[in-house]
Amino acid sequence: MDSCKTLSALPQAYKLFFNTLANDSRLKIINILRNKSKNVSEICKAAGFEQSLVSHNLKILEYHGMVFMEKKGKFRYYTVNKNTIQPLLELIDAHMKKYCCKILEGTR
Amino acid sequence: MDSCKTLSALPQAYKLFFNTLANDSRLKIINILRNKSKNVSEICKAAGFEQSLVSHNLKILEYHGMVFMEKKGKFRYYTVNKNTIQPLLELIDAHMKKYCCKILEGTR
DNA sequence: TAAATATATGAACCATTTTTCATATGAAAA
DNA sequence: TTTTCATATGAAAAATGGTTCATATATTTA
Repeated sequence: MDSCKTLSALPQAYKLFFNTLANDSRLKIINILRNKSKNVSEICKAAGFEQSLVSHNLKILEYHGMVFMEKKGKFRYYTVNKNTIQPLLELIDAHMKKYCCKILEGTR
Repeated sequence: MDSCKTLSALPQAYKLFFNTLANDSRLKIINILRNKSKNVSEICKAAGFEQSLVSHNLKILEYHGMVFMEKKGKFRYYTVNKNTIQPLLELIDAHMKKYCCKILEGTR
């Protein structure tokens, strides 16, 4: 029996999932959206990113089910997927409390 | 107040965390180790990877606290971090049930 | 202590991803 | 119905990361 059917069956999907989060721009966007929905211009301003960069990355996040989009007139509001992203970040917060120092060591 | 102190304070650490998992070789190794500890040669055989590739990737996984290493004579046994990796994969399993098809669509 | 086995590591090459730039689309306002 | 504002997108340039190859280290066995 395989105790890990999903990962072994769908390695590519798992890779894409993690890859989507392995990016400073997208993590910053997720963090900005964590509290409330925002439209593209608001995200640009909050992040200090140019609009094209934000749109490209929102597309990737949406594609992977990590944010949802809703049109309102000429604006597009984005919301984070609270079912996945919220508990995921909490899990990693806990991991970071233990291993963060070691991890950041390698970036110097 | 920042409801997401950890991510906003340590974006680089979070990026590195996800980047560590955004890799086919490392995901395969994690999956192989999910049930029981194995030494490098055993992992090579199970994965069908060459030794150098396995060692490089084990180093990265260990560095980020995702696997632990224990020396036994000339062998080195690696164990997956069950506190983080296990619940993490379960969370993503659930996410995949909903969004997997859409995600994989983009790879064709 | 020489040979064999197990594992680690540095550097180079290759591949993928990100960002930027220019431009297109679409909705609202003038 | 032209202009303006909001957002998306394609392609190219720039940055990043992965795998391989050759070799080093460490432990055991002969």
